[in-house]
Amino acid sequence: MLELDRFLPYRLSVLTNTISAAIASQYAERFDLSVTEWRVLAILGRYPGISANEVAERAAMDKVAVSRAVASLIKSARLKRAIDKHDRRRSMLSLSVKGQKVYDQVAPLAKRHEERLLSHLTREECIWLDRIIDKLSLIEAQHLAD
Amino acid sequence: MLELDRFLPYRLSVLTNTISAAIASQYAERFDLSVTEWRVLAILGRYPGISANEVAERAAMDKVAVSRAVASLIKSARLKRAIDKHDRRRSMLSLSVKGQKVYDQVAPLAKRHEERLLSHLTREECIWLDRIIDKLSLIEAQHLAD
DNA sequence: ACGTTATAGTTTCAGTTGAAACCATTTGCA
DNA sequence: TGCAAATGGTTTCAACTGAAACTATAACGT
Repeated sequence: MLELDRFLPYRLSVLTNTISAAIASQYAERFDLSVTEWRVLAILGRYPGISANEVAERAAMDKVAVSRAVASLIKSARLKRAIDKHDRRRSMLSLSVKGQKVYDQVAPLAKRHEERLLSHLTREECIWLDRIIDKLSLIEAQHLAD
Repeated sequence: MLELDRFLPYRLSVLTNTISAAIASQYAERFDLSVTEWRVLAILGRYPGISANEVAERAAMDKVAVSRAVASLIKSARLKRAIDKHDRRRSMLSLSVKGQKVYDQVAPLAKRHEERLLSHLTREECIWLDRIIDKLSLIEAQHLAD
């Protein structure tokens, strides 16, 4: 008998979706930004000048999703694209001034949400959580590799 | 500056998606079962006779998704629908013999995956994880309420 | 130099999804 | 009783998604 309410993958899934939805609701309509777009923006805020492929790797997103998010962000002038001189297939992406402004507003929102969540945990719980997520991520990555 | 790699909601999201995908890959084509369908099946394996709405509540899914999963499961004869005598809008759902057989095969697969994950954690880590997930879920649920 | 293979990124196509509108039935209440 | 509001569930429509095919460029081996 499988007790779904106590089934770890299921509980994680519900929790994660709730958290993501809560954060997304704070920026989605306000900044006309989808979750995918926000992730691309966040990655490029941190690592300006990387290619679409590198964004996909860093964000654990597939390259089609990145391609579309990038297209949309360029269309709305929140991203700039430069062509790599040495490899003309490759584009070098970075935030425009407008994109930077959006990033500067959304990042604190996201951070505040995280802080709110963590503020309800004890110092000890935070440390364990951090460690356990890393451990599980590693396990899954290894499992995936074979 | 938002460090996405250390951002809790993001790490949770990546981890959860990896785990879900790994489990789903074990039953998806083999049993021709989507994640949504499997969830409905699992809920009804545990709570036979409940309505579509109750399934949606228990599984934290939206009612459209449940409606479609139920329709598909009935079409493939893995679910039975009976009309409630006292409220003819309401249907009482339960697994057919065929559905029960699928459940009996998939549930152990899912369990084994969970065990495999947990087997890499220490006893102490398991206990903390369990407690922290419950705590965070509660916090989000309360946050959602206002 | 030339053809084959690999890589960056985009487009197409065929589902999948969720919000809103909808239908049928029941409940609440004047 | 009868009518408005609520509820269980389905359908519609428009947006989103991923896999596979495609374009353009670069790298590799001969």
